Amino acid sequence: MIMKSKKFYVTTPIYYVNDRPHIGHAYTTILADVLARYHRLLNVPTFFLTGADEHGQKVQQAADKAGISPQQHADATVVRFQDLWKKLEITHDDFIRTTEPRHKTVVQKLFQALYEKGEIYRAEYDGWYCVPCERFFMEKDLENGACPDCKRPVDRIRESNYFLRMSQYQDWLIQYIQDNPKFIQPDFRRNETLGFLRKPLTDLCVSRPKSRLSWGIELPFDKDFVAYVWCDALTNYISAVGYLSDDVKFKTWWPASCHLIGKDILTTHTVYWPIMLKAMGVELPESVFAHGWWLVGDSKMSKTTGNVVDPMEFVDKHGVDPFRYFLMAEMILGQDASFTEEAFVRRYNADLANDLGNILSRLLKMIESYTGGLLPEPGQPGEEELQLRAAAVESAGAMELAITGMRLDQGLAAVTNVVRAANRYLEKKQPWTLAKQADKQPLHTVLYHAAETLRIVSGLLFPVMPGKMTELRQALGIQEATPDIRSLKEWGLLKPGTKLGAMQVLFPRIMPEEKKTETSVGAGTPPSRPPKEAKTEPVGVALVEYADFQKIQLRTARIISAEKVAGADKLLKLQIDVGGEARQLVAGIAQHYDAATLPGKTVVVVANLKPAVIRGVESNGMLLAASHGKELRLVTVEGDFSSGAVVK
RNA sequence: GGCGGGAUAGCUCAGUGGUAGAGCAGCGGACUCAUAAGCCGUUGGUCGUGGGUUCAACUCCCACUCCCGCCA
Repeated sequence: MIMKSKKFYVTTPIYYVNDRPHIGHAYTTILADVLARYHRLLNVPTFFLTGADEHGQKVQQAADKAGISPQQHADATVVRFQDLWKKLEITHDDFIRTTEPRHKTVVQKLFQALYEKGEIYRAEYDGWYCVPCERFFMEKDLENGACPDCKRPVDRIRESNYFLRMSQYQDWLIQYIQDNPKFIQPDFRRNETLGFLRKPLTDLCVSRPKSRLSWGIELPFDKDFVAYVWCDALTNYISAVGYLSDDVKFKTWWPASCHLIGKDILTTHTVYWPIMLKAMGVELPESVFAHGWWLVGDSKMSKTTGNVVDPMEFVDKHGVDPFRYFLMAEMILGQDASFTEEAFVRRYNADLANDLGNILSRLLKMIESYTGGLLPEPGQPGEEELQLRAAAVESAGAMELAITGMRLDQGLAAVTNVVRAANRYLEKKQPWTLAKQADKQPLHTVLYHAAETLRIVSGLLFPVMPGKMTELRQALGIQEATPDIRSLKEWGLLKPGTKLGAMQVLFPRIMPEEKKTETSVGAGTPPSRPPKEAKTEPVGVALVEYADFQKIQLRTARIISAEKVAGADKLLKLQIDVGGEARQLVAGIAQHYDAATLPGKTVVVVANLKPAVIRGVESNGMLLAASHGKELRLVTVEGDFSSGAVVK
């Protein structure tokens, strides 16, 4: 629950500038935007921060590869996020980049202060380092002496680093989390953090030697080191609002009302960050809210399987507002949700086209025909009018509650219910019948009440669909540019006599694919209902569309190692490299290939096949092979060719 | 393996000690202002399995199975 305090300061994580924006980034940012817009609607002073994390090895590497400086690389790629936010109607108040002087200065001051206070100390240690993963491992974490993540060999290295004395704050943090149940949300995430804190904390390594990573913020007290990226990144939440630079601004906004994060970065935000703040003597944020992930269908979204939803593309196809609405209405905050175009179309048609868009069409048409496009007088409300009125006004309260309780899905459902109630009201009153009688007041009363209900609905949905709701409000002749909660809790603000807009289709219904082709084929001929059994079964070998073929992602892969799967005659377990990504797959080729001959071969794999467990061994992908009778040959590419290349 | 959460209509989920609900999807109907929309009606569930407490359990307790999350 977000405190109903005097201000609302909401943050998203700062996104790694090297990443390609996907639906996850879009979701967190839209959620923050919606919360920010609702708080503005509630007249709460609001500050909404997002930004980009621009340091780290991957940026450095990408820049080296392109032959430019890391800063140039960051400058060139950060626009992918900035452009997307523009497209998604994001109204952030600030966009912080960790390479900006205003941020770097604060990180350095902060490190200096912690160092002087003795919170940071230098120590030497050694361990196992996996270069591609950029990670250290303890001896016990290694798998057969190799990196547990990517299975590649690790190097023993010995180096110095700086450490933050975290362990001394462990008991304090546990106590704090228990005393402030709203600090970590949802509840089950709080339990996870408390579970994590049951083990003793080790001190946090807060530096990286420049010999290993130079693209970072230099430590003020030791030029051979840069700040660990998380310490650098987390600090954005305070550096952006004036910590150590603008006391007035800082006092205005800090502590943040809500850090919105994905569930994958819970520990950094609920253990490291609070301890950093405590060590600095800064107040903790009021809440850290970890939301779930968007699954694509049933599976986790991943770059390598290629099932990443590109928000830009989706918005181009279906529009920003419906996209925002779907994300907010479909996900129960905190839980995972499934993203599919089918689900989107279903919800879009049901809620937006059939319910909301359609009622606007029918209302505008009737007002146009029956009252010359002028909003009529409300007259005396009867029983049904009073009920509709109550439902509309109450939904404003329900939405307010949903916002403070982080249950946007419920708030939106409450508003949709009002739209349905308005549809039912029209059916019951039948204004098209009332229009035929001499006394027009009953007709006018119905039209006014329906229109006024839509005014409130349009205001309540405005933060989610600013563009479409502006259109709706203009159609209703509403003057104020942005709605205000007071006007949404009050009935009767539309002025009789106002000229309303012409009939319009706010959310065109999306026809299912089959029907779309039916109608286009039938162009010029009178539309007829397609027969129910229109689908023809394919005969023989079915032809596929190119688009279907494209769904299958074929890539070249290099075989790193191969071994027989115990207890299976035909199976080999292969470790392969697909463009730098290590994968394991199981192939039924043991009777045709000797495991020892395979390493080094470049083969072709189906890269986006759903993972499967074969004989208890996980398999991520499938090898292509030609077979004829008992013969079988692997599909390979000619000559020496890079792995990860697209095959088509 | 430890801790936590879950298992309810085809799908997504709500629910409470007293014999199950919503939305979507499906089916039928009347209507016509409307986006083949909307409205009305309706088909679907022995509420994971087995035991126990109780006058009464989907709801409480125990065991089991499966799923998810965090940790190891």
